[in-house]
Amino acid sequence: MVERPNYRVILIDDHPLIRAGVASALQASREFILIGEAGDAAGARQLVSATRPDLAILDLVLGDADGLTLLRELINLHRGLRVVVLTMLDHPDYERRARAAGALGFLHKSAGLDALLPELERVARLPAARSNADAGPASTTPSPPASDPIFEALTDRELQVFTLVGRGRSSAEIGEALGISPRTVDAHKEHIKRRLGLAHAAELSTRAARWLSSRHAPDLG
Amino acid sequence: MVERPNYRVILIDDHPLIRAGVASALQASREFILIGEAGDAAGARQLVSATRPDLAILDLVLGDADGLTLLRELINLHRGLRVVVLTMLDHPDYERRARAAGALGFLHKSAGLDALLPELERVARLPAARSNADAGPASTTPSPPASDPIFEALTDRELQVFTLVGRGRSSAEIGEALGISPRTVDAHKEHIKRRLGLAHAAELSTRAARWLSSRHAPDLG
DNA sequence: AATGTCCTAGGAAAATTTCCTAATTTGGCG
DNA sequence: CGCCAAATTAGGAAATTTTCCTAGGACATT
Repeated sequence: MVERPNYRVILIDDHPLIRAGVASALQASREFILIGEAGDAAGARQLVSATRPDLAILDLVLGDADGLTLLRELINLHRGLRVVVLTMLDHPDYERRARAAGALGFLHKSAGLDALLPELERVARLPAARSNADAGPASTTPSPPASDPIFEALTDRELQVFTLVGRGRSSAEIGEALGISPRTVDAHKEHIKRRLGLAHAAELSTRAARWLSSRHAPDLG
Repeated sequence: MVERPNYRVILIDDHPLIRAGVASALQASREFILIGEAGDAAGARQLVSATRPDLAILDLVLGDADGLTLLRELINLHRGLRVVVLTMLDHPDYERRARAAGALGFLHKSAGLDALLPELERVARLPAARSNADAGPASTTPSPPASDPIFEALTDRELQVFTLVGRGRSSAEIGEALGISPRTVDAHKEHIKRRLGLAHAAELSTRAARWLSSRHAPDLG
């Protein structure tokens, strides 16, 4: 009998029903062991730190936080973690962005259980040629998640723009308010989106709005 | 040993993973038997006609069709069908709409498996005094006052769009998620803006996001 | 001095928004 | 049963925004 590696897998999704579905699929396999689940970003970080799993199945849409940002964070937290992204939305851009952010696998929720195990196997068997380990970032201290990542990530001007975006102002209005060209506001928006790993303007708006209301009600993550 | 009724249950959801999750929960119970699944509106209608089940677990967002309409259809197709609505779009006011459309139970996907069986049991054990045929819903709706002006102001479809906008989805993504043209999504957005008196798209996004987080805040913790 | 980051902003192409119109469908009503 | 109102769908067309690229000047660090 061939000794199988028994990969240790964690599952990050804010929908318990999805988690149950994936769990049932994993139970059918002897190769993968589900060693933990998380339903939000904080839980995911904790889980990764605590268990250092081989594989993570990550829902990009956590509601709680931006999945792409979390993806980068988790890989940063535990080099060697291989992430398979699971998402509701089928847009190719998402796959591209997820891969750019470090995901090695990609699954659509409507793809069903049949696709899950093969994709996990594929990712698990990828050669460990990810030179991330030796190429540099070992020197950079794995940035401990700041109390407010957004606040930390943005420059002063970007934060001003971000705030006004969160209040529903258009670029024209923001430009007028700050005394700069609306095109410059657009440039700031682009930079913010890159820093936060957001896909498009709609995401920026809602992210900014949510961040603002979280300032007023600190209970929200 | 108490003889349990063994309720026959069907499951209507377009996400196989969700179906697997619910199925695994039902298997843990001896009281409910999953006798069929459907992933779209047509399949649901067929399934109800063919099996005449006791209970249906129905995802409100099928993409394929409007869940509330399907809900009414199914009940019309098989009086005696008791529907428990399961939805991704989780805010309590959806419950009122679903109940008005004839649903007897309501579950958020984020609520988890623990809530599923109790809710099914509750609905299954409701007295069969649903004299919808004769007594009608006049008795059931005294007058729950409008707790949310936004909710009251928008139509079912508009509310779906509004919710997805609040989650930062672009028109293209929303169109894909709901199975309609992005241009139709734009049309819905226009209507929403008129109804709510919003100036431009940026305002719509942030308003939707804030509305969502205000709904969300209590149960997020 | 060289380098890097920030703030600024235009050109150009792509995408979205906005405002129209309009075809269906559905529910209610006389 | 026919009619109306509302809802849902979506295309045309023009305006606007977004996105990506490039780039110059300011300022701090090395």
